[in-house]
Amino acid sequence: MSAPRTPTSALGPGMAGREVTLLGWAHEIRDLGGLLFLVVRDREGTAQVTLVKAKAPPDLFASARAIPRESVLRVTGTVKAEAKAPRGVEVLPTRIEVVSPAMSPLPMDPTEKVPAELDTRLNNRFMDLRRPAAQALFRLKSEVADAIRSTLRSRGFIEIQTPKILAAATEGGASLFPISYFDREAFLAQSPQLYKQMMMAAGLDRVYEIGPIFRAEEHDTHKHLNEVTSIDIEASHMDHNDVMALLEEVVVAAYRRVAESPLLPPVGVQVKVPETPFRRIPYDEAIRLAGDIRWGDDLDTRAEKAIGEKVGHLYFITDWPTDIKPYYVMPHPDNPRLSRAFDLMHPKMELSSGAQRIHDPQLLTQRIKSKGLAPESFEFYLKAFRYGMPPHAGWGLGLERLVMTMLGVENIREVVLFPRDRQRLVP
RNA sequence: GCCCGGGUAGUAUAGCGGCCUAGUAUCUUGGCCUGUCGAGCCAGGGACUCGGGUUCAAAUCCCGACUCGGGCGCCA
Repeated sequence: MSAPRTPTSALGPGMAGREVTLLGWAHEIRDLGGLLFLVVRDREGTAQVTLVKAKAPPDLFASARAIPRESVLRVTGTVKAEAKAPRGVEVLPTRIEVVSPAMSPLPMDPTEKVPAELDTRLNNRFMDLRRPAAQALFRLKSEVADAIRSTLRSRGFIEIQTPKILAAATEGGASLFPISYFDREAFLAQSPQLYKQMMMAAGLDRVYEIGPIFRAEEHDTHKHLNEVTSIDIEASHMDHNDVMALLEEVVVAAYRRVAESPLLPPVGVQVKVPETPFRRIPYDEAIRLAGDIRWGDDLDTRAEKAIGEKVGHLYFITDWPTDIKPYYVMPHPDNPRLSRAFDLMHPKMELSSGAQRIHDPQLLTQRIKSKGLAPESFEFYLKAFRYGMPPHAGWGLGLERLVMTMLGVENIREVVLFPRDRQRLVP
């Protein structure tokens, strides 16, 4: 393990004469009889290892011929500048060690000569991710998360971790997964909502969390999963407009990072950084654009698509009817039927929703009751509002939806390593 | 959960009552081949999701189960 290692990306004609050690997989073996090409693949790319029968040691040539595809190899050899080789270099090996052989047949073909279906790929995810195009999605997802973290930290946000095991529902709405918690029943968190709000009472002022959320809905679509990653923020002394501006900043930072990334070419898409400010469309106008939505109803898939086609880029829907949003959203003081809640929409789907929150405990209790929920079960939460709760606002942004829409990926499963849906629990 | 359409070698597909001893590509095994980069050529290997039914005859038609995909619902 201590031997110096040369990533394939480091090879170039300028390295001619140097001895290198490549660690990677046997991507392809092309045997031309008197000449054999072994393509070694690592995370950064591929390199050609060339054996000439007349010149190489006979046992080395024979053993190279027999290497099963996708075996892990350690290849030591000399770099040679060669115009006929890919990227102008090849490695003439002195030693080829099969560190870990691959069985045959392979469950799928990482070289994509015969592309596998998504289902097959997910069943063999470890091998699917050997494909540069698949791996790039996750490396870009990492870039997106990092860009968002950097932006939030630069704005004074503190990263927190809230519990994922809860005693009861936090929001109502989406259904929860019950779990066994010693001798009691508990639930997996559908959102960090209540806890991030409590951190406003705690004086952390600005917090964010990037973590899993669990929804027990029996949905079965290209944009829903039962476990996804939520980017949640909450900020004291901000209103809905402040956090919408922050959301724009965060989303643009993510787009910019991806658009400039060298990891983008393997995905094969163009990414255009959206212009700010995003269009604000009040709910009343949105339902007119959608055509057939009654006032007070949520937007269905058809409505989202219809509006998305007309707008064509990222946009906000603002001023939602208070009754179709969660109990914690702040009603407009002058017109309480409408709220300071907003959704961030991509033309293809919703990405984020947020709001200024209610910080008055009386009003909050009343709203909980009017949703048919019992304030007693929210006592731990309401208590935080009675001893000095700053006004605050926040949002939750779906990481996978942001990444999939940005990269033009049609199925959310593509951007989750091991997706959890109605059917899939393994691997 | 509802509607529609599928399940054929490891992978991806053709065939849609008898011409199927199930075709093709890739893969794999063996052979030939000194510049491949989707290497090429020759020979071999490997499959009809499961359970019922219809029929002289089922990969093919019908029913059910499981499962995949598309649309919708629920939801973020």
